[in-house]
Amino acid sequence: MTTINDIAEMAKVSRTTVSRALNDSGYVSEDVRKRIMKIVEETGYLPSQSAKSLRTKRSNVVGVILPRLSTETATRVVNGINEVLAKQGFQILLTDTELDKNKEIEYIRLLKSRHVDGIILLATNVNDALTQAIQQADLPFLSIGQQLPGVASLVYDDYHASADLANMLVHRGHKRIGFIGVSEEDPAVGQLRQQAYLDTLKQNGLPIHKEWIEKGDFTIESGYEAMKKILRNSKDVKPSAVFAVTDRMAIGAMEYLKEQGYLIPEHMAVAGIGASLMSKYITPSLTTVDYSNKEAGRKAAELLLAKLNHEEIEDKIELSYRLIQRDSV
Amino acid sequence: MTTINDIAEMAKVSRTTVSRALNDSGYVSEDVRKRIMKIVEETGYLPSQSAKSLRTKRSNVVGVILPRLSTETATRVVNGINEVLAKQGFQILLTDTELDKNKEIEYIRLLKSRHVDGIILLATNVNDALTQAIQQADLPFLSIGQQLPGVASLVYDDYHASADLANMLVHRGHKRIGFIGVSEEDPAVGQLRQQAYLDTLKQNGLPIHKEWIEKGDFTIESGYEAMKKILRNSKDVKPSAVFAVTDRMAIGAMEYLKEQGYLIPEHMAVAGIGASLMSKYITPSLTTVDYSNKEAGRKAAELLLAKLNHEEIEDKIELSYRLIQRDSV
DNA sequence: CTGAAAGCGCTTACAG
DNA sequence: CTGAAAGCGCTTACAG
Repeated sequence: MTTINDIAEMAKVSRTTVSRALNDSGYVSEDVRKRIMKIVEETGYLPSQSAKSLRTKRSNVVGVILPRLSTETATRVVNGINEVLAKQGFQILLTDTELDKNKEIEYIRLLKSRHVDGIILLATNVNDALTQAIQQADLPFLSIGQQLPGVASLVYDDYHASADLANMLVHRGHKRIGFIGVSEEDPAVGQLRQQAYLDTLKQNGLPIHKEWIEKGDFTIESGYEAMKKILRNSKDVKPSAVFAVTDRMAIGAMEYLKEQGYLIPEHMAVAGIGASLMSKYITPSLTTVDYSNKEAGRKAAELLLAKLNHEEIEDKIELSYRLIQRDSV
Repeated sequence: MTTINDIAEMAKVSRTTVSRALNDSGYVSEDVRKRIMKIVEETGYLPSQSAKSLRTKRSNVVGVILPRLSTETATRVVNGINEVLAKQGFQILLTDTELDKNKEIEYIRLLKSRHVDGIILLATNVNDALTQAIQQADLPFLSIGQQLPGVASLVYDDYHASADLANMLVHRGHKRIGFIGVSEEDPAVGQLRQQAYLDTLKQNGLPIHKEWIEKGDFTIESGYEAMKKILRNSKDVKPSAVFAVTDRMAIGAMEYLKEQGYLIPEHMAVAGIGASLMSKYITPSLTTVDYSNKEAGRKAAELLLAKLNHEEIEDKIELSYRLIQRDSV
């Protein structure tokens, strides 16, 4: 490996000067600069980032903590993050918690030891151990998807998105609306979206039947099972519409309904949230909510960059959403 | 930040000893070890990876270069890579070329300057500049999906997978088989899969019509357009089956066929490659080939780790595949 | 405009 | 079993 010393020797200057030329810091005469740059070019010299990082305490690397790499949502967000960051010369150090809360905390520490300049966390839960770990890390930090106390958070408007969806079903004349949610450990998806559903039904004077409410775990299969349970448990009065808090679960529900010979939306309307690629191509196409995840990723990266530049940013930034009406309702 | 010196001071030993205790290298008396570990625990000390990396020339980071972050294939592969690497204490530094060949090379250099221990590239093309850049980097390197000359490559069996698919269509009685491919700049997807299609038709004495062959760019939309062209250009004798080299393009083709009132598979059979999630849930479900991308990612990580341990590995490792017959044929 | 020197936080021969 | 010293490749006051 060629080092800055090699370059200095070849250019017959001190390494101080080479460093200045390379970083455009301080004065370097035009002559010398050209001489240095030529040699850099020829040798293909690349400064050691470890040495730089050790010295400057900056790495131009941002840590990203994901709950799962294999979901469309996560991929889109990372895509947006990367788009903005790469342009600024930052790279992403990627970690995947596989939905393990301990790993969330472990990775925060690990990323810190790797001298990342900041961390973006796609959060799925909120707990004290987590917020504490974030405080301790004492690093520019951004949470996406969950509002973490005392942490800059970029959140989706889960409550209103869900309420809009429920209201839309009501306006379409549905009076019996089922619900497929997820664990309330997830404040955004599990609590807010469910609360909005309950509130909307209440506000419209519609009945809330426990038998019409089931929980899944984000997977297609769990949506399938939830739908099965709802149909089984609600013998006489079945819902005429069911609303799942994620597209995947909605698609699972549709699968079961199709198997049972239900026509969608005639016998049962179905809606989801997430605007997955699949939602568009499945038959019938799925009514859903677009959260613009990629844009969220971009925004997150921009906010983090702002923080790195010591700009003040708000603690809670809310994103907008868009209802997509299709054939499943 | 606490450093190794702080720990040494607190434990009243030299930093040499702390280092030994931390890395289990050399002798440290049980007493001293415990004393050190206790302090490490209490302070939450984490060694600086930059300093370590500068000193040891190892970073425990592996660079991954992707053509696109937002495809299922890439995501699955990264998932598999991460699964294996994370267990060994490695992190992934992620880069996305956005299908730009120059970036491929740029990122190889960049990753090297960041002292990654090795690089895994999901290649989409093969050219001299690329293989040269890899040689110059002089780093443990692994290519997935394309065979790069002189570079350890983990490849899918594109030829036989494609031939099997074509043969299957022939056995089902199809005599007029159309094809939606991609640019031949991509040796694996663009050349091998097409060659297998052509060879299979020839071997079975079936006609090859130029009008039945179109190219897309991996997107659903391009599959849609390709199907449209095939139908337009082949006025009298239309194919009875069409085979796309990716699921996305197959799904695009199905979209167009459905719009035009074609029944699938009665009027036109459709097949793809990739075993995307969507292929299972679209109507009719899509016949496709499963390349086990996640397993490929795992395997790639294992091979790279082997290389890092100076084990010899073969230059070309071929993966197997599995035909999934469903309702679209 | 340029350079000598110190130091970032580690590890590793070497000596004892 | 333990420590002093050198050095990894940079940047940055400081001095000139």
